[in-house]
Amino acid sequence: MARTAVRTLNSDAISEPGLQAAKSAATRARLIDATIRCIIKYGYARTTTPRVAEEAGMSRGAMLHHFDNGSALMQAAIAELHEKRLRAFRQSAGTTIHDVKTLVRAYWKQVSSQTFTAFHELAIAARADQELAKILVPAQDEFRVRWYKQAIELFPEWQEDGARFDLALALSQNVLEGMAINRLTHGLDEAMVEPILCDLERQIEALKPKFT
Amino acid sequence: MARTAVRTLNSDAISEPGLQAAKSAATRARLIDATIRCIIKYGYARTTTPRVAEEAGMSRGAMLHHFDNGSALMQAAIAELHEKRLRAFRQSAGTTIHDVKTLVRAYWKQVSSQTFTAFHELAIAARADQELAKILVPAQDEFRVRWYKQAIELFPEWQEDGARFDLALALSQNVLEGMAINRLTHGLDEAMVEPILCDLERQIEALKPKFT
DNA sequence: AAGCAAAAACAATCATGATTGTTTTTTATC
DNA sequence: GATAAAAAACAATCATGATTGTTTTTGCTT
Repeated sequence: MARTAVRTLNSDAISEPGLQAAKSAATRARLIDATIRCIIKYGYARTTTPRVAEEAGMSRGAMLHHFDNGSALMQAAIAELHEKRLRAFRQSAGTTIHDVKTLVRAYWKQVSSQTFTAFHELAIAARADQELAKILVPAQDEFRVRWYKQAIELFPEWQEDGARFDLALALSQNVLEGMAINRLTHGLDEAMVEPILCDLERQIEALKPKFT
Repeated sequence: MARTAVRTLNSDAISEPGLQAAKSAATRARLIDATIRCIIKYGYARTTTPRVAEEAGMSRGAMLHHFDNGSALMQAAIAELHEKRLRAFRQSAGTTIHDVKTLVRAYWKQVSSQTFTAFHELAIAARADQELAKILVPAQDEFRVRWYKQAIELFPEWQEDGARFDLALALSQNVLEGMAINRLTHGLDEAMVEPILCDLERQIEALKPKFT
C-alpha cells in the first residue's frame, strides 16, 4: 500500500470535474467489463492482469493507472457483478405477474446467465482463497437476504406456515442453481430441464397454502 | 555423461526382486494422494508442483522422476479420484436395503465427501481448460452412465414409465449435488438440509409406480 | 556366492517464461 | 506549460521442465 502521496499542495485549483473525469470513469468501466469477460472465458485463475489489459484493448500500464493493483480491479469487478445481479433481480421482481411459474422461470433465466457463471467461478475460488472470500461473501450474503425478503413481500399470505415457505425457497434455490452449475460442468441433460422446471413449479404450488 | 562409477560398497543383503517396484508404487500413491489433498486444501489453481512435492514430503526432482510432468500427475490423480468415487458408489449399491430413503442418504453422503469437493473443483477448472477437460469429461460421463444403469438394476419394475423414472433420477442428482455445491460456497442453510432430503424422498416415492 | 555394471529412486540446481507491482517516459488534453 | 492518461521499461517472484549428481536396488557374469 505504498500509495506515495505526492499530492501537489497547490491542487486547490479544482479542475472542472467534467470531461476528464467522465473519460476516466469510462475507462474504468471498460476494464471492469474486461475483467468479467475474462473470468467467464478463462476462469478466475487465468484472469491475469496482462490478459485483462489485452481484453480491454489497452496497456497494462494504463490499467494500473486506474487500479492500484490487480486485487483492487477484482474487487471492483465483484462489486459490478453484484450490482448486475441485483439489477436483474429487481427487474424480475418488478414485472407485472407474480405467479409461481413466472418467478421460477425468471430465476432460472438468471442462473443461466453468464453473470451467474462468473459468480460461481468466484465462489469456488473463494473456497480456498481467504482474501477473495473476504470481499465475495458479503455480496453473496446480501443477495440471499434480499432474495428472502423479496419472496416474503411477494407471498405475504404464505407467512402463516414458515416451515413450508422456507422449504419452497430452499428447494427452488438448490434445484435451479444445481441445474445451472451442472450445466456448466457437462453434468446436465438439457432434455431434463423442462420436466424438472415443471415439477418444481408443481411442487411449490403444492406447498403454497391453498386458501385461508 | 558424468556417470561417475563410484560404486559404493554394496549391501549384498537379500534383495527381493519386487522390492523396488513396490517402493515405486508406494511413492506414486503418496504423490497422488498429496495431489488430491492439495486440490481440496488449496484448490486446483493453487495445486502447483512444488506444493504437491512438499505435501508429499519429497523433493520436486523425485516427483518428476515418477511422473513426466505436472499434467501426468494430475491425470493420475483424476483417475484415482474416479476410482474412489466408483468404489464408494459400489459400496452404497452393495448394501442390503435398497429403499428410496437409504439410497438418497447414501448419495447425499457421497456428495458431502471431500472426493466430491475435489471433483467439482476439477470440473469447474475444466470449464475453461481444454486440456483438463479432455481427461476429466470421460470420467464424469462414465460415472453418470454407471449411475443410471445401477438405478435401472435397483428399480427394474420402474422401467414401464421411463419419463417419471428419468425425472426422479435427474431430480435427485440436481437437488443433492446442488446442495453439496452450495454448501461449498457458503450458500446452504444447514437447517434446511433435513427438510429438503425428506421432501426429495417423499417426491421420489410419489413418482414411483405404486404397484403393477 | 561374489562382485561389478546397469538401472532406478531420489535430490539439487539451472534456464525459461509468466505474472506482479513499481517506476519512468511519452502523449494528449485543458 | 501544467496535468492526467496511456504506454513502456523494469525488477522481483514463482512455477515449470530439463539437466546433473548421488544413493540404492537389481541383474548378470564368473
